[in-house]
Amino acid sequence: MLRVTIKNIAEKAGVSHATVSRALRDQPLVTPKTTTRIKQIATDLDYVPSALARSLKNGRSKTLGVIVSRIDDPYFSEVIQGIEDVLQHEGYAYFIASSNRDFSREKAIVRIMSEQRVDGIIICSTPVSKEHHHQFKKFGIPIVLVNNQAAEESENSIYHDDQYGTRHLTRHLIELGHTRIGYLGNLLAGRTTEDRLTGFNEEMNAHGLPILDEYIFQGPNGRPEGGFAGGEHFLQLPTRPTAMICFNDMMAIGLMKALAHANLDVPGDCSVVGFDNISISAYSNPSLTTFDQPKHQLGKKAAGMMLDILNPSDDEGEAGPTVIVTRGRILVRNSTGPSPD
Amino acid sequence: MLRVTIKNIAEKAGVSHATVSRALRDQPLVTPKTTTRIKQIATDLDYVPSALARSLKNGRSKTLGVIVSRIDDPYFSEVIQGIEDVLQHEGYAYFIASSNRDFSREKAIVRIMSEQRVDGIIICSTPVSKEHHHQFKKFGIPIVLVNNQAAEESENSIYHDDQYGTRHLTRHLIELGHTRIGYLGNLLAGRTTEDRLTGFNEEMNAHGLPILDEYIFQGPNGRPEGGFAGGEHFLQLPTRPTAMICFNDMMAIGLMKALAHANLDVPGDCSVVGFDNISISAYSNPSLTTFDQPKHQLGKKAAGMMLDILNPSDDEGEAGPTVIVTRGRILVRNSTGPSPD
DNA sequence: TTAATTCATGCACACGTGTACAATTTAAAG
DNA sequence: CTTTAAATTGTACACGTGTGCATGAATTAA
Repeated sequence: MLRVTIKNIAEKAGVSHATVSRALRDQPLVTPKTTTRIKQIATDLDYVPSALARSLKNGRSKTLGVIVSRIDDPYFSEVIQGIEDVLQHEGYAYFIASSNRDFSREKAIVRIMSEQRVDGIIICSTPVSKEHHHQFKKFGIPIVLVNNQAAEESENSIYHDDQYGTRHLTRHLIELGHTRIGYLGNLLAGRTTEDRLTGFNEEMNAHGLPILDEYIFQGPNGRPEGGFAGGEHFLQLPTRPTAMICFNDMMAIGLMKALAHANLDVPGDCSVVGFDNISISAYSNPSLTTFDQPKHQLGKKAAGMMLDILNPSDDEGEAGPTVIVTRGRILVRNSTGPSPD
Repeated sequence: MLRVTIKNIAEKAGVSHATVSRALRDQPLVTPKTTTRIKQIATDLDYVPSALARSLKNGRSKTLGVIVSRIDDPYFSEVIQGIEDVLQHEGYAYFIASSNRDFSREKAIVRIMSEQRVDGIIICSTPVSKEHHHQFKKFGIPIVLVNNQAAEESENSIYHDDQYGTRHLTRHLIELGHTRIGYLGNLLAGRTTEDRLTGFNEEMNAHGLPILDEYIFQGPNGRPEGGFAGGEHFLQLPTRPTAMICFNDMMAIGLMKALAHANLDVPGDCSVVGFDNISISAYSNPSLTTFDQPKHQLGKKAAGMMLDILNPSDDEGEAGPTVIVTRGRILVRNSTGPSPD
């Protein structure tokens, strides 16, 4: 019931607590014989070191903070799973917090994480205000950005090459004979939706295809509802596109729902592509053509980058902020087909 | 850059650090005048208290641990979001960890959380070995179980009445004229799948309907793949059921995929119901009839229960372990229809 | 055998905060 | 103007761990 400390162990072993501390950390200063004896007593007593006390003394908590906009978003949760796979193995614990893009919640998060003295912060695909950003830096807490939406170039970051992604998706549609292609963005996604739109524009231009204003629409959010709303927009157009590129898979699924309501066949009447390749997208009806973003890898690399910052090996000097760019691959499934024209 | 402590503030204010400590905690011992002065200096210096030091002294960390089997499961992430909504408001931080049903990972989680001195643990729908369970109790760390799969009655827990849920779903199908109904369970879900199966059996019995052995099948996991595999089983039967109850929505979506492959119409040829009402289920094609489990509420109540344990109000004495049961409601959508018979 | 040297261990302080108790100041009462 | 009480602040120690320095023991060399 009572918490056992190194003092208790010291008492039982007839040594000072300093010796116990050293023995448990395998310092060569201590005689091997006493080391094993102390360790034996420690396990007998079910000793569990206090990370709190250790952190206080060391100035390092072996603790990270992870900030996302929402936890119940399948995209984030896959990235987080990747982060965890690395951290758990390295003995790091992490706090997670969702901002909901709400300034006051963000404020609470920054406060809590600062108080908990996290060693670093990983910010995932969510905009964090300059003010709060600055606060972390002022405290010397390193930050790693994953797919950050404010193009901070002077930061350690890792992101997916979205532009490359939509270029490939667009090319795929063009090769199927589509010329009237729409882009359904996400109003809340900031830079990400811009990048994806840019890739679309570039590929269209490269093929000399026109881009109509009404074929570019920003849905209200990145969830199925947002996709559904986008679908309603495109359906009311005098001549609707024969193919649509959606900001992400969730929106694509919502959009397909709207098309189904209008008795349109996918891909017969209209092709649809998503983005991200969340796990459900292979099981939608029809299964979704999408761009497979390596979410798990993204999380693993972000965690790895943070650990490198916190525990620099000798050979890597004081390099400037590093930026890693990853690329995924297109997955052609059953939501895309030849243009009906 | 340097960490500012109450000593720094004390120095600048010309008082002792004890006075600062008291002033910042609004203790009436301190003159209001000096209190405001000290607080002013604290904000001027961007003082952020050290939760580490405070926890060490108080023996309470204002920190919880949340254990799930996987983070990237839409069901869990909604529960977690509910937990967070409560904790963030109360100034608690929480560590999250996924066990993947892997004993060694579980071991690492227990170690890390014990070392971090979490005040309590919330275990979400995942079996945790007796051994590790016991270790937490030995350390006096309270546990709250959410939809736990090992029927520990002597625990603080909150769960959804799954039996009630499948009874309603079954009744719905029977009212539509179905008599050959199958149940697709989840091999990994332990008690949960048993409860849901029980509800199914009871309602069938209540209507005098037979339950064939081959109409009960346990899929390999709770994801779409598992549902797909289940679909393949049912499709090979000489006479297949006209309706199927799936362990959860993900499996239902996977199963519908298998039906689509076999050119079967849902709900024309076969009705399908899911369970949980994950957000995507309203947007599947066809939209899924399911049982709406109040996941967000479940998380909020679990967090609330834990906070009550940690900060008991005076009127609630040393009551035994409390168990909360919640019930959801059926959502009839488009994946169910009259029996083709 | 004694002095020099290495090795193992203990002592004391630090990390940042909270609090019982003592000390001091201030206010109230005589 | 004392005396006593109350209000305010300071001192010292505690939480559990880590580490520089000093001390004592053991080993080696002279």
